[in-house]
Amino acid sequence: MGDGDERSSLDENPLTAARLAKIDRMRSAGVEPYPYRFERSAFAADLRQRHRGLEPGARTGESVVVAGRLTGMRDIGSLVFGVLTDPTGRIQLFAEESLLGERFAAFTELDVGDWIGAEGEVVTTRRGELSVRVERFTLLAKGLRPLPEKWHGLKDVEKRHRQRYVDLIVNERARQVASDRITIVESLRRSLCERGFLEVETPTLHTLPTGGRARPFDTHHDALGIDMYLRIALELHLKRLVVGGMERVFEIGRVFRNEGVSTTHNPEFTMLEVYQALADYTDMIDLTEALVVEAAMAVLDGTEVDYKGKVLSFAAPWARIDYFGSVTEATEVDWTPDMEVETARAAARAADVEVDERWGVGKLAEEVFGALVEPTLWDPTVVLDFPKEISPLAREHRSRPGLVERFEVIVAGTELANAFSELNDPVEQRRRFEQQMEARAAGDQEAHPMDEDYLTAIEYGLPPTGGMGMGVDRLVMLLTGEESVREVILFPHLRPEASG
RNA sequence: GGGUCGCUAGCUCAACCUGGCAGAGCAACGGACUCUUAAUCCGCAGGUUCGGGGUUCGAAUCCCCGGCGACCCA
Repeated sequence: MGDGDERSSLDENPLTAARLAKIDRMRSAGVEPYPYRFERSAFAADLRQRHRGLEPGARTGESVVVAGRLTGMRDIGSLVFGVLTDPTGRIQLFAEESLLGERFAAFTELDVGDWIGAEGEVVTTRRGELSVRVERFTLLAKGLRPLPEKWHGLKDVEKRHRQRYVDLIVNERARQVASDRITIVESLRRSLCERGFLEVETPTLHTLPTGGRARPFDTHHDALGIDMYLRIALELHLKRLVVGGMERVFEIGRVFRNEGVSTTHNPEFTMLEVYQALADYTDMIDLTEALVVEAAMAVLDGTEVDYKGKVLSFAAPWARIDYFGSVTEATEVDWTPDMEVETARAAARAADVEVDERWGVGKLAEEVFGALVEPTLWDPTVVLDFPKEISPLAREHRSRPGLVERFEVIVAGTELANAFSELNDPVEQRRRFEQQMEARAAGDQEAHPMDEDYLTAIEYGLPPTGGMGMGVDRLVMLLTGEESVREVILFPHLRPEASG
């Protein structure tokens, strides 16, 4: 970008060529269209708040300097109304030839889309619109490309995502969702810090893709001469920190999973993971409820939201259901961890679930759960006690053989959070890793790899620990009512336009 | 992965079914207007119809291949 070709394409389009010509005219008149800095004294929202309820035609005697993007312009001859948008809102600019004199012509030369600064008295017009009566103004940056039409705006979903900057300029909703996401993440962070959790940062580049089941992105470290992976989870590094005595830690960070792009999946997304020493998964239920309810209060000032046309209530306590119990109910076959694999396989087939001959009862139960139970859960539901086979990092259930102390929170038919009592017996953890290696050897590419360094860490002693992971993008979707993950990520991944 | 729909001026959309000069509104450009709020009025200009191929005297339109997106299904 910014090369000669770019300039020539701007020259070719009459709309941008006219604006380039204005720049040339300004420069030959000795005015720089891209100055270095500007001093603002007031924001639009502050002015509106301070001068609420002014009579039409009022003068305040207060002189302010505002700055932002010119997003509207109405030229009435020797009078021009401009609309200036800054990060807090809009304020009208009221420009009169009688006041600006020879500078008035330059004001009318401005284009919608330009960044400008303006100084003048805060007044209201005869129609009562709060305005800055322009005495001086400065072009801060010339906008060469025309903004989308003011009434219909920019609707094309693809263009809104590829050119999010334009979306943010013209669509209030885009700004609102971006702002809500910030509010939600701030709330998560505040809730955790208030409870004594420390926020940490762990490596994004991993030598092993650990902590979850997913295909990783491969990368390479040139100087070390080794292949590396972008992390697929935060888990094992955070638990190493608990071993180190950081008893309550969390990270809000990007993880990367080498999957397709769609309205429900972005290959990089944001996870919250929390670990608390001396706690188990029941403590994580309480914590998860609290984090989500507090985030909902922060952004909605309530616990209900309209989602896909229905009311979704986050009010605690959330419903609790049993994992195997829910699968039993859905299939009318009695599912237990020690049932015959053939029985489970037949039940899965009867439920129209595609099965792999190599799967055990746990994996079969997982598939049936995903197909029959998960989609039916609407309000947040805590699904308790998972099969051991699919949970290599979770601790065996204290009273239910074959199960682990693990829960997922399902909301609106999808997983929001996943938590367990962390497996802290290093001998047992090694056994679990070995089982995963066998699954990997049998062709399960997403089976968890052996992580010797992690084993060494917990051989020093991991205290009883509860851990929880939550998909932040998904939480933002739920709390903003957005059905596409692309709406809550500022720059979602799309296929390159020119590919093929 | 499968199906359906969409892609036309800077933006929002017509014209496609039934092939016959590619249109409108807003934005832009020229002009009028000292109180507008999608300002109004007069005038003027603006196109790789997503890309490629085919059928046809003639393709935005019909057919085929490809690209990107949306929705539904798996």
